[in-house]
Amino acid sequence: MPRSQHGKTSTATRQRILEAAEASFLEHGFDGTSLRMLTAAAKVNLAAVHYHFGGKEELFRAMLAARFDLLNRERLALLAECEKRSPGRALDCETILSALFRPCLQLARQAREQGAGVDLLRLIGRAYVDPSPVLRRFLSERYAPAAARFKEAFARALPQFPKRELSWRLHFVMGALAYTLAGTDPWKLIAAINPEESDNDALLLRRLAPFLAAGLQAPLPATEPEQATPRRLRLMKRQDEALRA
Amino acid sequence: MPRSQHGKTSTATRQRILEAAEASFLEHGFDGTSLRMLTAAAKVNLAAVHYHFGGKEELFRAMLAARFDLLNRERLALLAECEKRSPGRALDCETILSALFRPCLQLARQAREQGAGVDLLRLIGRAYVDPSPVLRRFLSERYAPAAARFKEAFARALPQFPKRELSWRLHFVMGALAYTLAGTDPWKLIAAINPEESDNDALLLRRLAPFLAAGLQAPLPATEPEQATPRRLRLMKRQDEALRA
DNA sequence: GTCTATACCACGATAGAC
DNA sequence: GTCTATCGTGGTATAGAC
Repeated sequence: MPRSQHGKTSTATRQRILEAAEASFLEHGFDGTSLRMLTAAAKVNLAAVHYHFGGKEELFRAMLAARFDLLNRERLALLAECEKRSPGRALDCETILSALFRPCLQLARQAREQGAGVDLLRLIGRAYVDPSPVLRRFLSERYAPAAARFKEAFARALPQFPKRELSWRLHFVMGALAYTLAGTDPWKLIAAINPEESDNDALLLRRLAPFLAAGLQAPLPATEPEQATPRRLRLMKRQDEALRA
Repeated sequence: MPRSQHGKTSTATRQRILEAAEASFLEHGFDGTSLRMLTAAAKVNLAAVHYHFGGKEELFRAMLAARFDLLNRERLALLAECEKRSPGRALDCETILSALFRPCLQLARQAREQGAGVDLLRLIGRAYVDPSPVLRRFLSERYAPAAARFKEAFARALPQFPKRELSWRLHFVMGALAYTLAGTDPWKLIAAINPEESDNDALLLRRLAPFLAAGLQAPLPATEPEQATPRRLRLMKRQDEALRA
């Protein structure tokens, strides 16, 4: 199975395929993308995908790696930079969240200025929410180190929470972020609000950050949920059934 | 295009198709589901799907309607019940959130006790995050009234926020909820935590609710984001570029 | 090494036999 | 109400042109 070593010229085909893959993924997701449409849009032969990448799965992995490798490198660099500026002290949640968000904005703006055909911010969101096991496995495995690094930072910022509680809260954070970035309807709304300005996305993340920071710092529920399981839930169950009547 | 009026017997075929559709949708989503696999699992002929439902899209719409009609009816009933108990006063966020969450738990538990082959909670989550335009349009159109009803309740609970701010926060709430319910990895984790107990899902939503309630009530960012656009963002941009160096 | 043409099997959809 | 045959399109694989 030969791979491109591009002796001296013309990886143009490869590049056009990657760009078409981004555009098609943004609109239709992984399962919804057909290689025939994609290669027609890229004006390359159908088989070129298999020659350059090995197949649909590998194409999408390469496309995502090209964006997310850089994104997560920037995120980690920004986090390290923030930590270096306040040595000894733990960062606060807002700072860590902004290390998570701002590289997204930065790369998206950069891509836009370079005339990229796709909105990188929405692409990131789509990648996080796409249900295809292929992509989910790829992202969670390849970027597990970066995720662990941010988790440690949050653990220092919120030492009062047990690790498991923190895991869940981070999961909620990523969910809100991914869903927000991926949404198609909200971006139409936001465009209506601010049709001229191209920095709507910055406004959106500036709304999301305080929401998530407050959620992260919310006190634990009165009764420790991990302990309260056995009989409180039976009670809730009866309450539910009573409400139905 | 004939439809089943089931003169006297055997809507068993229709029912088996619906059950297989739930199972397959849970595992592979809409685009990832093939009717051939689905009909093989349901032990019915391929063409039976088109006879009983009219096609793949209509099958999935029917499957979702069967679950979500009931779910949203319960949600609205619970919300009305809560409002009746505290007449005049606005509900607090936790109460409204629980009107949103508890019917999910209740129906999922009920389905489990009736021996349903699928975890209804995860099914709900998958439906909320599935990227297929067919399903997204169906859900957003069919359940727009219920969404508006809850939005009104939140608006009364949080009168200090402008309507637009509230729209975004509700979007964040639904994002975190959908992503959490849909996740496959977290459910494996939770099963490891509490392998015997079948009420793990209740624990999860009891963690999510305070997170979201705190986020909903978070104060607005110091500088009004809608006004601060013009030159603050140019500053941010320079900061970003400086950080990259 | 780069790209094309073409054949292969599985997919959703549909018409018509039983 | 159920099934078979068939059509256009999906991803994949490979032989061979340049």
